[in-house]
Amino acid sequence: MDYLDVLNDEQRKAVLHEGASLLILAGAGSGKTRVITTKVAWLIREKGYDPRSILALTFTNKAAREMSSRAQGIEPLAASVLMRTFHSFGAWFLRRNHALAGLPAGFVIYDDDDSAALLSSIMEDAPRAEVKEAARLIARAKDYFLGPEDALLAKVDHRLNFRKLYAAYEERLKAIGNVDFGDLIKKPVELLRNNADLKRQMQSRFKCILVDEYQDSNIAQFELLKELSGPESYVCVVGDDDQSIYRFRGAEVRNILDFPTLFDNVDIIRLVQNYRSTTQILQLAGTVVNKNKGRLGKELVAVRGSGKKPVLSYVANQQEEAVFCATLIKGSLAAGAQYSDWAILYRTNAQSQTFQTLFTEQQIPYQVVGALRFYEREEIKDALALLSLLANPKDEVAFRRVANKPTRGIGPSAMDKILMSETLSTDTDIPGLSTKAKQGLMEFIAALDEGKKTLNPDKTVREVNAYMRHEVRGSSTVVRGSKIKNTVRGVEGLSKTIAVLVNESGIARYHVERDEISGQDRLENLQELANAATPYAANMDGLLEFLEHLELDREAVSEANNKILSENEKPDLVTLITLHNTKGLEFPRVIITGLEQGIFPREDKQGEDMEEERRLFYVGVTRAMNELYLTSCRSRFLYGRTTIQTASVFLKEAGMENMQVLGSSANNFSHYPGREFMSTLPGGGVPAPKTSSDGRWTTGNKVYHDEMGYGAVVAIQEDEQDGPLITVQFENGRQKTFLSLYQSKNYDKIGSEY
DNA sequence: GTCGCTTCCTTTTTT
DNA sequence: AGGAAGCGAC
Repeated sequence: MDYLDVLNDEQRKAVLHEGASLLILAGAGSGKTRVITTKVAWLIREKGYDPRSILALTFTNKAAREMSSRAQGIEPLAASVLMRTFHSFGAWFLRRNHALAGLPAGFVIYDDDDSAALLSSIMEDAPRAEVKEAARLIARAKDYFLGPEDALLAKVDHRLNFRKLYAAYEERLKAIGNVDFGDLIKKPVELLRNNADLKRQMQSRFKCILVDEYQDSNIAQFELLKELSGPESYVCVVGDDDQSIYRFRGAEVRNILDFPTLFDNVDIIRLVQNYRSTTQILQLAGTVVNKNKGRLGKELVAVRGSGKKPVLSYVANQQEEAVFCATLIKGSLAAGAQYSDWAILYRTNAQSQTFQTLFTEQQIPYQVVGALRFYEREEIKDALALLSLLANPKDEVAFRRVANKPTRGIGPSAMDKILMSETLSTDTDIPGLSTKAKQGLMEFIAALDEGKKTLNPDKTVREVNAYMRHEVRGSSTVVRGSKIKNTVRGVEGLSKTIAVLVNESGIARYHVERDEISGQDRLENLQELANAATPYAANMDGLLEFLEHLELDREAVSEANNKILSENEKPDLVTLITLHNTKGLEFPRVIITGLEQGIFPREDKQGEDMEEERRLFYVGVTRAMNELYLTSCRSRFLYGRTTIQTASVFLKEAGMENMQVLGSSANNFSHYPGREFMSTLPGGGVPAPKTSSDGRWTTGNKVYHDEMGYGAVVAIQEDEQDGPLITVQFENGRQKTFLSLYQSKNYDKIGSEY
């Protein structure tokens, strides 16, 4: 029983809890994963649960893998526990019950881009922004478990048109026979509701259901949990309302707040002892999140010592910000720290660029988590579209994408005509199709057929795929890049299929020829994709498994290849990561960058959204074990121009007493009413007033603008061509830069926008 | 139907 | 700054 000895009282209580339902409110760093994994082990070992009767749901693949490996570390039998993300579970479920769900066996999962592509073919010539917005709303509707007919759909969008559009989209998707992300949750719920047998079968299989990060579940996921759990089930959810950061994609905090009333006989256990961070870091985190109104309210108890005071550094711009980070990191090495002790956190992926450039220059090894847009690259999506067409020939999104690439005379009108006809086949006579288009279509179908020939028609079971994956990964059979630089090579398994498809269809050649330099890169990417497919069986099951894996776990490709490169040794790397992606992680030393209004928090955030932004800051801060640094830029190069930045409101909220300040802020704080507050700023206060070269403006001047209302001059820059540029902070929170020329004498008006 | 030039528009965060 | 869509020319 020694594995239970490492737990504190609360944790042990949670592990040993029995009954109907358990809600574990687990603060940051309170050993939540340890509790779940230990509980899984305990259920198997002490309570005699069949591992296959336990289902553990998470929100990220990383979390699922981590959970699985840690549980297996305690109890090897935990390998048979189904530990998956909600979406991956949904895919698993639909794959096994596709017939009941009215889906073809080879259904493919559409990502947001594919959904938008389908939608745009419905919305004819609507601007892309409109299409994307509509796609977003449909996804949101599915998050809330709302169909086109639902009365409550107005909650998502009240326009009558939206209902029609949503219905049309659903119809098309059904005709194609594919599903989107939202369907992976929504369809299983519908299936379970309409099929008592299936429901009974599922409820008797899963005797115990555990959900991690429950605060980020949406309504549809809640419904799924409800359907899966029967009167005999044991349901245990773990979460922290302070770490709810996915409202924007439909997460519903009420799920966790109301859990006790939504499930029967709920016991609540709180884990508040924080083992991760030093007291000073926790204090800063707590000070900020305390400003939120909509929270259960809990105080973390620090177990560790006081530690080092968090440091706030004002820097000139993002270059200096990167230099500051590099200097910190390099300096720490002498003191015995490693690169991997460090994580650099930012609000948006785009911010990682500056760090990457500088770190490469200074030879600081790093890894970028999450932003690897490998999967979103044009050539990769092209190759996957070809594969998708083998799995589901009716996939019109895929067809539109690649049928005329390279051009073979199938233009938009020909494309429509072809898609009007039922199946994708040469012997179908398509009315009104030009000879050229017909010829092109035959070529395209011939290429697909070549790909199909590489697939073994035998139905090989999944175990064989798993076996192959195990065998091949890390072996030397992987091709690194072909010598003849215009084709992709495939060695074994599914890699052959990809090689044949991209070569025969001309996609490989198309990309190579289109651009001499980037063409080679693209070819290498295609090669990498083929390499990643090597472990998968060359049959329909292997193909579906591969597509599903990529669709649901976007980092899969690069990870598979990284594993081969690095073998057993863990590389010593600095981590560059978005704040959202850090959930569940911890690092000895953390730098949260870009603490500026408009960046973090984003300018348009208010009310509930602002509270979420605050929670995101809380999540970031509580990742740090020993040292925490915050950086804020005075100016930033954004949207192709330099913008004067205002320090983040979070810096003020965190409390000056909770941090040590380096450098000084020349910034105004938009959320303060006047200049007087500037002297209260951390770091020293009012910069010396500056006057423009034409003598017309001095920082601090009050101004009035017809549209923007009242404001104050917060910065003056001199431009070689345009003369003085006056940056004004308005009371409405916006900031604008103007030319000096048009002001009137009494400073009541300012002129044309710069 | 295809190619190339111009304009305008963009940036959250993720399964 | 950089990419995508739109427009006009072959």
